[in-house]
Amino acid sequence: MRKFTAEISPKMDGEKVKLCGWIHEVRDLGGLIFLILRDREGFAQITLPKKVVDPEVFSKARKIKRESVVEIEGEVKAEEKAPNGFEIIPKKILILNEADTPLPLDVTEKVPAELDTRLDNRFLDLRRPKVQAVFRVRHQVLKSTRDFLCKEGFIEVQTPKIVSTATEGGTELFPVSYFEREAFLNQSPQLYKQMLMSAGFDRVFEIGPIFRAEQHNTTRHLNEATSIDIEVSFTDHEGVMKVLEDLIVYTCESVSNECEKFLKILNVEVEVPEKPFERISYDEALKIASKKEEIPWGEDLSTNALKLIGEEIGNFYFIVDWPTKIKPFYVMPYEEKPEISKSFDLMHSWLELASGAQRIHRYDALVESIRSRGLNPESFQFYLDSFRFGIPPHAGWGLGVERFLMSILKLNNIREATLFPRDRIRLVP
RNA sequence: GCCCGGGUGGUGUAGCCCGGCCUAACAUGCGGGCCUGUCGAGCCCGCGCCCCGGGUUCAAAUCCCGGCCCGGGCGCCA
Repeated sequence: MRKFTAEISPKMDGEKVKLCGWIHEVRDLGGLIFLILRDREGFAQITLPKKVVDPEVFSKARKIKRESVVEIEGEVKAEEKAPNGFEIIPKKILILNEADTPLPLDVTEKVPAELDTRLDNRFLDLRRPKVQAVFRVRHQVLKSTRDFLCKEGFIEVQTPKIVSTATEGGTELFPVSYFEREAFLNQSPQLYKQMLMSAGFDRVFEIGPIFRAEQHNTTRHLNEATSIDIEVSFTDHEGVMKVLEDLIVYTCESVSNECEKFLKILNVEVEVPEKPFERISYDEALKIASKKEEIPWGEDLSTNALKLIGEEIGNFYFIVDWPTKIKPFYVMPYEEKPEISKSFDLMHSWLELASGAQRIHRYDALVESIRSRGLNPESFQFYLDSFRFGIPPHAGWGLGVERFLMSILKLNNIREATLFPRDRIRLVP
């Protein structure tokens, strides 16, 4: 019998319904009280004319505090003057949990709150329809990603998040105490998904947390993020770029079709990009950047350079053929030109969303590549062994969920795209 | 790690430059009252704030120093 507000329409005039939710607003006009009930799917107006409803119900409604949780039973009444064309005349109001006052945050959004205040009181902040809409879209992104990859023959896997060694080098790792040993939180499932290629899984994906102990403090970095990772056997970088392109288009379409209500609340339109995405080489990127900034060949593109390139190319595009030495040890160099690699980054404007490559699949070459970066092959032995007994050529990528969401919803802070963000200073809630 | 910027009622802001008229203002909220069509309801009464410590000064929300907390940028990265 319990219904969501969105399931009620003026056509149900006269029907008895039960609604459960939060008291969003109380408008007491004296002889007439309006309660706005909010649930996951929307709002419903509860109308109490003094002369019509039970006096006990009336006085209870008058004293109700905003954001209290209630269960209301009553009759649907088609009413042109009411929002959405209907209202509920209550027979019974049950206060399941009274909210304390004052609220640390205005859920009705009349008074703005800073992101920091919002995150401190995230449970309340998340009650705001605009905020909740972000996570409904996030749900759709993950759901359609799973749909798409499963359809393409991928197997979903989970790999360890507690690992023994600094996997890729480069970024800082969080140390954790693992009984009598030191361990780390994994920065990416990279090594494990490659081992699964050796194991014959052919195509895998993982959606899971990645941890980076970088001291960055920006609107596009988190210390705990969610990554969509894939790895594919018997293909090269071109093959997995196509998967990535297809996935982005599929997901944008799916969000645009299935999330109309939430996109409207957020006041954004999701553009479905055209395939194939534009590809520019690292060398071409340098050329564009050189209008403002001279970056020596072999160095990473600066934020400034990416902004310039983003302005020129825009939307979704790939930067390909990166210098081998600034990519991780597992990326495959071109045979005929080993100083560049079969690697790519997927960009949205100036924001890096994903990066991937064809991988080195020959043991000796991999050991050499690890050495050339000053790393010790011995600490990668568990990984290297999987390259000794038959591993197919393979390629893959990792895509940042929060960044992807940020780019399609035009959010200006990555913290908006995650429920309980972990950043340089935030560990609570 | 480096570099900027900021902490004023529960929330969001004004005041700070140029110290005194600040007994700190506005909005929202909260408490109480009036009100039968609100939809940011309206009206009346009330409540509630200068991050901490030191200094300068006749006088500090305002200037200086230190601390704590926070925001942002860069580098690095998804």
